[in-house]
Amino acid sequence: MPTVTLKDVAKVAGVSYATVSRALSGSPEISEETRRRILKLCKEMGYTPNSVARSMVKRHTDIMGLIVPSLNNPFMSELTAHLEIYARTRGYNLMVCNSSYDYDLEKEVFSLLVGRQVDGIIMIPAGHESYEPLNALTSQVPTVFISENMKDYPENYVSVDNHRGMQIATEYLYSLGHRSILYFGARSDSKTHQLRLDGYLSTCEKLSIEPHVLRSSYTRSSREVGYAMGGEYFSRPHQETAILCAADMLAIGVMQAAFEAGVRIPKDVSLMGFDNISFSALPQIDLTTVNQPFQQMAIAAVDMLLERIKNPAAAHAKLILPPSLIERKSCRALGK
Amino acid sequence: MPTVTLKDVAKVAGVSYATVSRALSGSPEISEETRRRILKLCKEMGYTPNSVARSMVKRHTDIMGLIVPSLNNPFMSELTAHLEIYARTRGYNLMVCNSSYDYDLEKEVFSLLVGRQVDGIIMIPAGHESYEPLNALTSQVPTVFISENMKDYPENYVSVDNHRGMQIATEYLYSLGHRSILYFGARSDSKTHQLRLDGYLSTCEKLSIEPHVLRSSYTRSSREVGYAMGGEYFSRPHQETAILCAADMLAIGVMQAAFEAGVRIPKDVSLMGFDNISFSALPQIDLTTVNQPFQQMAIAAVDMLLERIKNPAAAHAKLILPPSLIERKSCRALGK
DNA sequence: AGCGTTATTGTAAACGTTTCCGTTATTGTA
DNA sequence: TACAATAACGGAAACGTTTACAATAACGCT
Repeated sequence: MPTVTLKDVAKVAGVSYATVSRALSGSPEISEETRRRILKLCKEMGYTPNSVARSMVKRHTDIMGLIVPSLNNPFMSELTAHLEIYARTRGYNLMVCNSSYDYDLEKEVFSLLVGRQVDGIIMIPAGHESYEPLNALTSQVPTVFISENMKDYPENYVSVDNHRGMQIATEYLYSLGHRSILYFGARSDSKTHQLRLDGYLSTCEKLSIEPHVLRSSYTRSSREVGYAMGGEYFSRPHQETAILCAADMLAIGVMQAAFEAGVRIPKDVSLMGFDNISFSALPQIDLTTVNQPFQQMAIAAVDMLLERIKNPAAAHAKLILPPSLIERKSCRALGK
Repeated sequence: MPTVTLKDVAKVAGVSYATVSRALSGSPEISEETRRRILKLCKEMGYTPNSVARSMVKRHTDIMGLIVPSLNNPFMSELTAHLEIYARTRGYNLMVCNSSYDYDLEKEVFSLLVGRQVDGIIMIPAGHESYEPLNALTSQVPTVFISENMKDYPENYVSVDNHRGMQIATEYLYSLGHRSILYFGARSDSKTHQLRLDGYLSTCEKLSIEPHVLRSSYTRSSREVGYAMGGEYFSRPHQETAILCAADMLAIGVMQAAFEAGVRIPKDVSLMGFDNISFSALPQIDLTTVNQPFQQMAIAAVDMLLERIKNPAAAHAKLILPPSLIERKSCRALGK
């Protein structure tokens, strides 16, 4: 309760508090003897340096803000876990804010974080119409996005190659003999989902197959949305042989709907996801999908942010990581 | 970049900075006219209050620390999501730290957080042998645990009634006709798991059935651990008709092992979990389990912490929430 | 007219550090 | 022996707020 300050230990040590500060900070301009004496005294008195006072004068907090649309989605929480762990090894703590897929909330917590003087912000955008208003915000503090470039302005970001990922997925399905592939996606004004859709569309064209697209009116790729979309789809006549989902969670929801509708996967229809969340590896799910290198993305994002903090004037950076196919049991080759 | 401070706006407004501060804080001792004028000026100049400077003088940060063993476990991440969202409505931000189930790391990040001057800490303990060393720590800052009481000392906590939960589970299995029930648990020096095990054990005694317990050497209740335990169990002769797991993630791992070993659930063996994470509701998993009221626990924890922050001297509080049975398809009634 | 209130504003200290600069004592060098 | 250089430390300002206190002005009252 009665917190002991640097002043307190200076007083009992009989030195100025500049000296104590020097002892703690490992400054060379202090004798080894007094340093040892003071350090010992600090332990004894239970002194803990006050980071906020230090931040005040050093003009940085060693805190990164993280804005994430949801933590219930394993894609987000796995990413968050890696982000936090790696950031801490670099001496930073994470202040985590949930935007709940709400655009206004995204802006609100962004401002809140800059008020808190975070040194930088990592943002996983929920994916809304336009991000110009954020523009004014991102000029206030180094920011890196985990997501591909928003349409409105340049920025720092790291992402998988979403376009390429969906190309891989579509080609894989094609190679299995599928010619009628349904694409299930979230609302496309999210850049990420725009690119995924585009990857599908352009590959369809290249392969000369007709694209079929079903888009949710929601921007979130949750199990619930997939379940609802799947339920509706299966309840009506349909003849696609494969469903390609924009996210694993969507696919898992579809799988659930398929199960309830009595359609068997992959016997009646093949199913693919995108993300490769850990649950997709469960034998009961066993979802063929496209892998996002979570840890690599997390490390790259904080490294990139660190770089921007050091040098805010530098040019915008981007890093696009390669996706890879994870072949499991939710797709089957079409017999001839 | 060149951040505008309160002093700056005071200068252009031609008033003292005390006046600006009063305008911002909604103090009554200022004229409506100057307040409006100053507020407008703040917008124009893009002034953002510096929370760390404010924290310096007000001697609180409006930040809560959260220490969580893992974010990959949906139990943790769902809880974290609720915690963060609710805390923010109460004006607090969350600084999240992953302890990675490491006892030393738990202590380390705890100290780190008090150095950061968080107003309080919410901790989900990983569950280790003894928590006396933490005792010295928790005296430094209001702390509430999400978990039942550690063995060593009094504290604030909120939890489900773990003992009762396992009693419910065991009785349910018994009511289905099971007389040989295997308990799969994590290392029992976690109080939570001790209580769960105890709930099972005491109910067995009450029902006069013989308890069978298999404990992992790991303290974490992950899918991997469940998978390993299950794999080993199924590879050897076994005759229990039901498996009761200390956590859903464990059960899901066991389910995976069962699948690979060719044992069918619930036909060959019934399976129960504990937690009711959202994934357990998937039709492919459909795990009968014991529910923990996540949101209620989260709200209670931050409310309790708020209470302790207001009144640190008050007696320790505890809140034990009732668990409930979630009946799904992973258990079957034994025919006669 | 004089005086006590009240409303509004300014002054300055304080929060706990870091760091620049100055001071003293000690050492080395000529 | 004298002087410069260095090592070790103290003093004080600064970071951006809040707030106790003082000051001023305006007003109402007798």
